[in-house]
Amino acid sequence: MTTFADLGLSQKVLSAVTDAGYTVPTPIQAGAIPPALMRRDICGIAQTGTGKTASFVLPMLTLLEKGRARARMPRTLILEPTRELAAQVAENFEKYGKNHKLNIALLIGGVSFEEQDRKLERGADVLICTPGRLLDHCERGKLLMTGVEILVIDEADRMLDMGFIPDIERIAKLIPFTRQTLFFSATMPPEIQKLADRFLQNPERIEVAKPSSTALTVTQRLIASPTKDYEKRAILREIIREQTDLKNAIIFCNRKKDVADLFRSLERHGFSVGALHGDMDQRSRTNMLAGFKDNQITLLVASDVAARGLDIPDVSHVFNFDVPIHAEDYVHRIGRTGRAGRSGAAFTLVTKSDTKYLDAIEKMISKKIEWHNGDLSSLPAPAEGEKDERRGRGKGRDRDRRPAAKAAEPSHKADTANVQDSVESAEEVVATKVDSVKQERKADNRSNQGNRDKRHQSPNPANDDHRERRRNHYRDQDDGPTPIGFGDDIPAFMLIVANAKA
DNA sequence: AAAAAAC
Repeated sequence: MTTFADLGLSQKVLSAVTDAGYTVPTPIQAGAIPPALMRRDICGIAQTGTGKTASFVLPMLTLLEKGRARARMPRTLILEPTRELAAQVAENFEKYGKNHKLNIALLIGGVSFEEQDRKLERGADVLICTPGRLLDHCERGKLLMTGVEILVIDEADRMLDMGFIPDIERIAKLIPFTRQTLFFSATMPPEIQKLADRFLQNPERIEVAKPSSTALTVTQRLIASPTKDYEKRAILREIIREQTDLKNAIIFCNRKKDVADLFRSLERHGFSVGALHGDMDQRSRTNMLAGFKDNQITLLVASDVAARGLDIPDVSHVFNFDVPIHAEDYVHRIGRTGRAGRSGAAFTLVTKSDTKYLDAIEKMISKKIEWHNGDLSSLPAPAEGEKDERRGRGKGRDRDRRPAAKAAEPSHKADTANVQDSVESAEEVVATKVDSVKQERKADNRSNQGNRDKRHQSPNPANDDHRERRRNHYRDQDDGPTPIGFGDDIPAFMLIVANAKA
């Protein structure tokens, strides 16, 4: 059997790997490390969770032992699609490079230039970057790329999705032709292959079997849900409370606004919860992720920024508050649980308008996902004046169903469940009242002292960026009329006005 | 119907 000791890595690297508790390399590591050490180009087709990161970090550390960095002339460069992934790769360098004295610089947006500049000035052995910030540094003349020996392009297919390829091309043009290039992608459609052909010279191609598209250790269930957000939130809370073995969970929403709304709602209901999406200031993003990783936060509400690549071991549950629009995102999302052979559970809220996307998902994973508590036909029919009425005109089907479902409603969950329901709503009223006091205080604090740090720590997605805040402000006001109450989301300002009047 | 990434 191949061990790390057989791959040609240096002693320093080997001892760090041993200290981290690893002896046997994963297939991508066994395949990529030897040719990488021989300065070959690599075309690695591997998904996250296959040990891909170490497959370039370890040989790079070994190769970097010869030579020294000069000011403003980095020796190696790694490109990542998101800030969190970049930070994660940096952590890997710290971990496996603990016996080295290398300068690692993390160049990502959303944080100040100062420290990054200092590190560049000192001479960086490894630059780990998101494309925008790297180009920014280049344009400011802080960076000479002529000394780069190794270029890593990670998550190439995702870079393509995100429209980063022109940036990548610009960056690659700045780096000498003689460089070594390590190229990784989860998939290799023709478009990515063409890209690889442009960037690579006679590459060693390593393809590892993609982990069976959805791990067998993940129990997947669908939850039939009404379409309104507050109804979905109520159902989600129910499902969360139902779980007896929930250690921690990521809750995915399709939109950033919904991440923010759901986060506030869960917080109000007393859950230990954090939020993560791309419009939050970087400090909150970092804090949230760290808090979740070391179990200070149980639930993390997130956009698809967290769907791929993030290494959070041991997530017990994934909840999809929304059915993802692209089927492959479903696979990535639920791949956050059931890792390393552990068991996991994935619940997806499905509304009537999601069936199209659900079909696509089931087709992609080539199996039907079981319903947890009855499928969509078990939902109570929408109340009078709902949009379905308009659509159902002339068909007669809706008209037939509504009275029946209505008649059934009082007896629906006639026994204990009914009692629980009223307890639940009473709880909510109390929670909302208590919260209104808290909200008021918070609002007071804010207007009185405008405490900057507080805002930073606030998980509220509002940014440092004033324009962004203003946009959010108007966006919130544009939400449209909500004729019958606010559900469980009474805006703080309403409560303040109400109290002032009283 | 989205999200991500520079200021």
